[in-house]
This record gives sequence, C-alpha cells and structure tokens, in this order.
Amino acid sequence: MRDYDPSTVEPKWQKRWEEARVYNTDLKNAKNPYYSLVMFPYPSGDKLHVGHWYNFAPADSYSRYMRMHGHQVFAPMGFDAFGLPAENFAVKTGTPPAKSTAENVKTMITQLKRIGTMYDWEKMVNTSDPSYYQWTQWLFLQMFKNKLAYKKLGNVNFCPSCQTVLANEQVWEGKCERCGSEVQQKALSQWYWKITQYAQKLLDNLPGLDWPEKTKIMQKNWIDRSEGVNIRSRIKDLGDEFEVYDSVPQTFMAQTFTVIAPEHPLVEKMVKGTAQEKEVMAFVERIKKKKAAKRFNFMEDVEGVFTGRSVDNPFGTGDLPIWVASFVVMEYGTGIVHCSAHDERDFVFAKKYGIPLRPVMFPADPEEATKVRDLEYCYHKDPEAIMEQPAAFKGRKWGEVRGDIITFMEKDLKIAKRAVHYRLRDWLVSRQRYWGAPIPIVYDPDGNPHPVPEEHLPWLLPTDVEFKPTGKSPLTYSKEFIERTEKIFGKWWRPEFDTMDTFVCSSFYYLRYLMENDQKNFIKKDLEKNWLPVNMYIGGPEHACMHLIYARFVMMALKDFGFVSHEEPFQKLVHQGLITNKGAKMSKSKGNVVSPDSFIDRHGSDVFRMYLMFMGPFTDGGDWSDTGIKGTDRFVQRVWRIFGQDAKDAKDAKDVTVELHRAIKKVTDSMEKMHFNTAISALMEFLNAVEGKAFSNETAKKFTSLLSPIAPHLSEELWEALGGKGFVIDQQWPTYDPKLLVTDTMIIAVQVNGKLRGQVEVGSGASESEILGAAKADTNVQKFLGGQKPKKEIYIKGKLVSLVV
RNA sequence: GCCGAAGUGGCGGAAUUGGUAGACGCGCACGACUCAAAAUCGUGUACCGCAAGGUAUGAGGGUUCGAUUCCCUCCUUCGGCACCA
Repeated sequence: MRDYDPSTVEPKWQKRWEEARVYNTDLKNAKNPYYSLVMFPYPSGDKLHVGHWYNFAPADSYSRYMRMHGHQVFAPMGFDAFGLPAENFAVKTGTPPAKSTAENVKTMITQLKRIGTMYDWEKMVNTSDPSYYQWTQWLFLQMFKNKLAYKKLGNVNFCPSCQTVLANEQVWEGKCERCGSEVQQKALSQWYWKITQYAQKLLDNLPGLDWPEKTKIMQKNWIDRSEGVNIRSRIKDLGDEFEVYDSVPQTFMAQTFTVIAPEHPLVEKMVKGTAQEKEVMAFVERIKKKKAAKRFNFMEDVEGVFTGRSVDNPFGTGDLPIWVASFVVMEYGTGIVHCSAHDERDFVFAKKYGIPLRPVMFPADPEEATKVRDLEYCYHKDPEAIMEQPAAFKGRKWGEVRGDIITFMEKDLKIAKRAVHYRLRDWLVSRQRYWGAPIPIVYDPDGNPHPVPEEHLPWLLPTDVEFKPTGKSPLTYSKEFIERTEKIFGKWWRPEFDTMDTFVCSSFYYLRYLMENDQKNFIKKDLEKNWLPVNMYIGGPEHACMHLIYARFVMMALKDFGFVSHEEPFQKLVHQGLITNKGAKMSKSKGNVVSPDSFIDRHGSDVFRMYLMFMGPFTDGGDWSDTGIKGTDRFVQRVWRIFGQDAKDAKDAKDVTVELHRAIKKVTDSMEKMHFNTAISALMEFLNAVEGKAFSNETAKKFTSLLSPIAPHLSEELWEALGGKGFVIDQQWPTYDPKLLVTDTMIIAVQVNGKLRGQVEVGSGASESEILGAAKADTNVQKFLGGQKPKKEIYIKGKLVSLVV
C-alpha cells in the first residue's frame, strides 16, 4: 500500500500548474473578475516564517474557493523592497542594497512557490526596481503639480553619536536603538503631502467599506474630526493677532488664562527685551529637550512659566495672562489655547500656579454646586450641568447649548468663527535615507524647487554613495547624481537628496499589478474600472492607520487628477490574526521565530497550511504549537487511502448521499465566512461518516472539490486518481440539495423547568400536538413532571419542547 | 486615562436569529496488531458522585420557560491611541 508522499506529489503539481499557466489571469478580457490581494511582503534575508504562511496560505485558499465559483481570480504577488533593513545590512557589510534585495527576492519567490499558492507571477512588482519606482516618482510629480506636495520645516529624530537620522522605529524610549545615545530633534526642510485636504472624505467614505469595524474606528480616531470655534485674540501692547481653537465653546466665559506651546514662534517675540526673557527662554529650551528625548511624561510634566504678556480682554471679563505650558501641542489647532476651570488639565495647571479660575456651569445639586464654586474639583463634561454665563444662556443645560453658543459667538459677539479641526497631520514623505525612491525634484541655483520632467523618469537612484551614517542623506555623496543634474538642468543645479517614505511605494501597487510592467502608462482606465476596487484585501492589522490611510488618500487624489474612476481602493478588508511564540510576537531579536521548513519537509505544504487553518479562526491567530499537526497529517493519509487508493466506483450508500450534501453545506458556509477551521472539521466529519461505506466516483470527486482550496496538491492528485478531467481547481464548486438534508425522523429534546430531561424521536412530519404528546409520554419526563399538568408548553420547531410546572 | 477585541475541558477550538454546551482535532487511558517499540486501528474521555442526580462557558447580578449568546457591575489578558484644548 502506497502512502501519500507530498515530497513527490507537491512539486509535481506545482510544475504542472506552472506549465499549464493555470494561474495566469487574462486581465483585459476577464468577464467575472475577482481581485484577491494580500499585502505584499518585505523581502527580508530571513526565510519565510510561520506568520507568513498563516497569512498567505488561507488567503490562497479563499482565492481558490472564489475561483471555483466561476470568478476569474487575480492573485498577484510582489515585494515592498525599499526600506531600512537592506540599508542597515549595507552599512554593516558593504553589500549594496540592490544586490542583497535581489537575492532575497529570489529566495523568497522560491519559498512562496513552495506554499502552492495560485499567484500570477507574471504580474509581479518590485518597488525597488526602476521600472516600478519611476511611477512612485511620477506620483510625486502629480502631487506636486496639483499642489498636494509642499515643503516645510519638520522635525526628525537625530542621533548625535551615530550622526544619523532615525526612523521612529529606531528610537527606543528616547534613545538610539543602536548606540543608546539620547535622540535629539533636528529641524529639516522636508516634503509633505496634503492628506489633510482629504480628511473629511477619508472619514465620510468609511461607512461604505466592508472592513472590520475595529479598523474603521481606529481610522476614525486617527483622523479625529472635532468641531468648534476659532476665537480671534490679540496680545495686549504688542497687537499681534492670532486665533485660538476651542472645541468646547460652551465654557468660553470661564476662560481666565491662555497657554502657548514652547515651540511657538510668538513666545520669543513676546518676551524679547522683557524681564521674563531669560526665564521663559530657558524654560522653552528645557521643555524642547525633554520632548525631543521623548522622555516626556504627560501626566507628571504639567509645568509652565508666565510670559508677562496677556490677551487683550476678549470677552469683557478681563485680560487673560499668557503662560508657556509644557502640555500644549504645537501641531494641533494654532498652538495657543484659552483655558478654563472646566478642563481637567487647565484646572490642574491653574491650581499649581495659583491662576484664578471662574466656573460658569454647575451641578443641579446646590451642595455640589458650592463645591464647584469653591474649586474643590474640576467640573466638566456633564451634559446636565446648568449654565450661569453668558447671561443669555443662564439656566440652560450645558449639553444642549453647543450649537447655539457657537452661533452666539459668531453672530452676536462677532469674536469667533465656526471651525473644524482634524488630528490627522500631513504626510511627511521625505526620508534622509538611501534605499528608497529619489524624490524627483531639482533646485535651481537660488534654491527653488523644480520638478524633474517626466521624460527623465526613472530618476535613477545613484550607486556611488556613502552608506555609513554621516548626518546627511547618503545621496549627498554621489558625484554622478550631481553631475547628472547639472548636465540636464545647468551649472549649480542640485538634486533633492532625500528619498521617499516606503509607504508611498505601497500606496498604489495594487494598480501597477494590473499594468504588467507597462512603462508608458501608469494605469489604464478600463483595467482599473474592471478590477478595482480590490474585492478582498488581506493583511495585518498593524497597517490600519498608516498604509491603509495612505493608499485611500492616494486613490482619492488619483481620482481627482483624472487617472482612476474609483475613490476607494479596497472594498473588503480582512486582517489575519497574529501568530505568537510563547506569547511574544515572533522576531529575530527575541530569537523565537519558527521556521516552517522542517514541517514542510516532513508533512508537506498541504498538511502544514491545513494545520495552520485548523488551529482556529483565521482572524484570531494564536500561540504557536506543533502538537496536533499529527491530526491533519492523519487526515491527509486517510483521505488518500479512502478516496485515492481503495476507492471503487459503487452506488452511494443511503446515508453517504445525505452526509455529502450536509458536508457541502457546512464547508460552503464556513468558507464563505473564512472559517477555515470549521470547513476542515466538516471535511473530517464527512470522512468519518463515509469510511467503510460504499460511495460513487461522483461522490469522491465532489469531496475532492470541497477539499481542493484547502489542500490543493492532494486534491489534484486525487482528482487524477479518480479519473477527473483537467485540474480540480478548474471545477465548479459543488452545490447541495436542501431536500436531501431533511431526514425521516427528528430527535426532539425535552426540557422540564429548563433542564434537559429526555429526548423523543418523532417523524419529520409530526404535528406540534403529536410532539408535545410524545414529549409528555416520555418516562423520565413524566418523572420530573411529577404527575402535574404543565402550566406552560413551548415547542421550538424541530428542536425542543420546554415544559414548565 | 480613553477606544476596541477576547475570556468555554488537560490543550487548540465548535455551537443560524437566545433553544440538547464541548462538534472536529490534539493529548491522555485502556484494548488489538507486535518479541518489543513506532505507525495504524478500536473503545472511552468536562467536573463531582457507586448511582439517582448535581455542578459547569472569567466573577457577581438581571431579563427569560430557557442565556456561551441580550442588559448592568466588576476582574483578567491582548491590540490601538495617549496632554488634541
């Protein structure tokens, strides 16, 4: 008896699939397209780990399932190849990132093929390839042309000892990940993309997306729209005017002081030449340093210093002294805030520095109101609070006057304007890094930026650079880069030396898969129209707020530029769960990465991917353990023995047909919901039910079809053994006949006072009264009824009878 | 602190709209085959109890004939955000 041997069967089918080009999608002529996308990986030097498999294998099974429903499924794969690790590797070894990346991509492709996925490799993209990054640069030019790209000063993390700019991930508790020195903030002129211009649309479109609710909420909180007023204010004696954003305008009469961010340019102006100058500027420097080191504890570090200036009597309630305060966020609103007794933070600050407070709303309970008046605690956010000021609102509830107050401030007092603010910041796309797409901008001798004309794309990444950190962008050291620029644009013209954030590369790759490396067109509208939005996008939840917002923004912008017809790139999104090892995320530094290789060698891809899917729901993940892989291995061997080897074409035994249709229903329902674990258990149940019984070749084939998305290699082998024509992956998904699921008799559970006391078997056509009669006739039930007549009799169709005495 | 998700046997996990809790698999125990072991196959397996029966889905309460499922309070774990005025 020949065992099923994956080590020969799996390569055999992988080869046949490739030769027959079964997974090659005809993008132009697809009638029933289904775009199944999985987030493309970073080509790291390490092998694929269990986490990759946990992501790719079930995604592939779902693609196969959709294909068997008659869809032309497009499942591309590519590499998000720019990024830090290759550059760090270059710093350490001197190996050019292009070389190590190319090698990693090669080994990764081999490994991905071993999974047995249905990727259309002919459409592969590699973001570090000039044929790809010319479009990253093209996108930059479009943003520039449409005034969505601009330059301004921004802070970067800088390690003074390594002399290098650090990405946020390289900063560990305010210290450099590599040398442990305190990280500084350094202001550099950098490129930003105006994602904030799309904040409202990004918010408005969320409800229409078939995404996990959790992810939508995270994006909503990330964008964080807030509605309030901008209050016009003026600094006394100086006359400088500015606006202050207030999202709780109800308390404006309570405002007794103003706080300003230490970084705010007005601070210096206010104190220049005054007695406070020294003290204030020292404070500003100290807080700046503290913030740079990210050692800022927001709860404890509530501190400030008085500037000696005040805001000119804004509400007729006196001037507002201006303080520089550590907690004011420069990037939100205008960096200046009017403070009141009804804000927890302001309250604490005022108490600490003895600044007078004036509450304007109170609890209905007089005793409590006195406490508030005596400033015993900060009273805020209670919608039932009774307003006392302004006089026109006296007696009204705080929670109900918001809109009216805004109108009052705007129309009657004429001191403020209705305003909306978002927490979302513009996207900083500049990176002082080598291994990224060069920003296609050149500067004239006066330093003014000009776009690199499209005919010069790809604007190649130079290779004669210094990888070792020096404090400047590595491209600064390329002679070729500067010469090239001068040759094209003229003497003393200089290129932009920064490269782009890798999130730019990944913000449009789903469009480029469709273009089969077309170098002339970014996207063709008919393809985009037919294939977008992506039907199923699968990837980790860690991208909820970065990649998934950037990609949406880019798609919206491209629509406004006229290149695409859709606003949203991903209609349906699913996050796979995280596989941990001993409770911790797998990582090289922790040394807890599990390699699937030994499992594949021993059991094959089918067994391993099935085991991963059987572990639990796809979206849950879990802690890694290999106990139990035996179970799926046994299943595969039993399947092969029963359907592949011993199978004789016979007539289906009576219950085999019923079991088959039951299995079709269960597997279909489970696959539909991506509950692969229950799909597999349904297949196992069928196998248990059919073992040792007679079944037809047709039944065996249907079972093979059901198994095919989950164990593709085994299924092809079975299909061939059963004499099936073509590939099983090209078969139609089996359907079930609901009539066959109805049995002749049914078993009804009987409860007395909510407890199970018996079961009765009745004909499936039995009437309610017959069933109730049978239930009451059951001996055990009678025992518990104790001769009493039930005062309540409930019958749930086909399920149970509940009797109450 | 705020937002979100989840807590079910020894373990991973199942349970349409509230309707027989523990499917399926692992592990374990016993048995068959074997000189023996592995592999394979069979039987059993939530807990307490000899049994009748009772108790069980993180804890406590509520609604209901009936709650893993709905409501309230609390605990624990995980994920995200964190002075956003």
